[in-house]
Amino acid sequence: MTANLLALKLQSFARLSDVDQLWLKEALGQSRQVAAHADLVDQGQDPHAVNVILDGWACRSRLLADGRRQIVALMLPGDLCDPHIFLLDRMDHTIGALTPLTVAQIPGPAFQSLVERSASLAYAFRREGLSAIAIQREWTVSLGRRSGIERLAHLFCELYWRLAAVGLTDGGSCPFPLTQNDLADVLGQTSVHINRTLQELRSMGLVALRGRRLTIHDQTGLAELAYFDPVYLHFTQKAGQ
Amino acid sequence: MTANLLALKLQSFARLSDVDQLWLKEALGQSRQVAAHADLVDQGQDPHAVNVILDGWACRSRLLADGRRQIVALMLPGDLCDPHIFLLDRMDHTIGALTPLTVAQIPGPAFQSLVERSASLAYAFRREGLSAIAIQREWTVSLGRRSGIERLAHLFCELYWRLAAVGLTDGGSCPFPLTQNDLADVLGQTSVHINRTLQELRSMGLVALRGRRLTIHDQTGLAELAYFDPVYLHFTQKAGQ
DNA sequence: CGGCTGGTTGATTGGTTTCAACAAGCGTGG
DNA sequence: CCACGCTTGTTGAAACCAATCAACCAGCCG
Repeated sequence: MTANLLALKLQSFARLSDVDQLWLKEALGQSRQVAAHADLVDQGQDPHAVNVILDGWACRSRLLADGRRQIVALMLPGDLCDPHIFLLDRMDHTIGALTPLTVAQIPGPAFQSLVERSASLAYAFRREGLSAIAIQREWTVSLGRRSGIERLAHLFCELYWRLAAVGLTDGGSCPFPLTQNDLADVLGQTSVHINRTLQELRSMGLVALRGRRLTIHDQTGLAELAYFDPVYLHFTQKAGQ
Repeated sequence: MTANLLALKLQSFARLSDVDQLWLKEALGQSRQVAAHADLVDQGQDPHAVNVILDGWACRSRLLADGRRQIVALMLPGDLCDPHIFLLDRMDHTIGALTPLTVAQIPGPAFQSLVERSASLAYAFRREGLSAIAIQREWTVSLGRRSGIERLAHLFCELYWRLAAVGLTDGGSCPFPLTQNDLADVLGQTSVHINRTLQELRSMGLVALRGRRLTIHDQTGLAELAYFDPVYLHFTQKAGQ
């Protein structure tokens, strides 16, 4: 089951045949465990391998010289930790585990033959990349033009949709392992202020966040508050049930 | 000369042979003019063509329902308006001309044969894309964690470096056609505040900005203030003078 | 039990927005 | 040619959102 998360995710972008899914499964190598707060990028790794998160949450983050930290991307189960990054001579940011992680790899050659054999897989992978970039753009919009409460609401919407695409939501609620400190580093604020904003969202009856689980009580209300329009995620296909 | 801007830019990413440069020049089709403030994306266009800016500045921007605007990317002479975007079913943002523009196109098939014939061109194009993404990440960092004056200083540094890569700087100064309103939409602030921040940078003796031209008086001072580290641009090759 | 991490609260400070007005530059039409 | 309108830049005062500093509490684990 867990190995199919990637197929599930890619099906948001293109219809995959049974053969596609079989090939995908075969291409996935051994999975490994990464401890929370550990760095995901060990130098010794195959630079052409594609890393896939099977379980847990990771992030891409940048640290300024004086200690300020900004998380620039969140990687959820089913997400790819784009490998192209390794092509760059020097890494300009860190990929770290926010929770304990299960990560699988598709070796470089296996990935190559995958996109050569299947046009729909190639298409899906490309679209996945475009979606990731679009998410990055939308974060820029949030940080630049959305108020504190709108940002938080928007992030909740986005993460809920992304988790829904891989079947990890359950009747309006989803796992949410981020601490308020993590949220602060995602949204460019302090954890103190995240705390107060969160309370406001709660008191408005829009969400609940307890025990590492997020529950959205009023989807449309939250989306309206956040100016959330899921178009940018470019999930065109319905995820298989 | 103008047609070589793209070659110049790509040489920041990979060494290009004379043949590469010749092929590149041949691949470039007719250039067209776009008026300032016009939309760059006309529906009737070849969705597989690669657009290259030969002259002028353009931007990618998102408009929120209530009128707030955020510029999520700036495209300078020599830059590609990534074509993959057109693969997406619905455009989630606008590409607009900030100044009058000269744009050339590489038709889809020509681009395809280009990257097939030359490994260095393929490499350069891929690196260019990675650089664009890294810039997007750095903007996220700026908006999230840099103060107003740091943001402005950082943007100045980035644009100066990017213009230098295509030979458009001249002894510490470069063209700078953005209005304070544009700057506000880039940096997520109001033009009023941009104005005051700008005055502070001026009074610190770091920059001058007059007549659509930016002059940086103290490069290292500006970079230190901004926590600017050009690594993220990934210009590994020196641009051929 | 103590120490740690993560969450909560209050008071104060400060960076930015907002609103409003005005000056300077520029193109256009009367 | 000047007047007019429009865009761009500039300034001031007030209001506001979010950061800062500083406690303190709850839960968890060794």
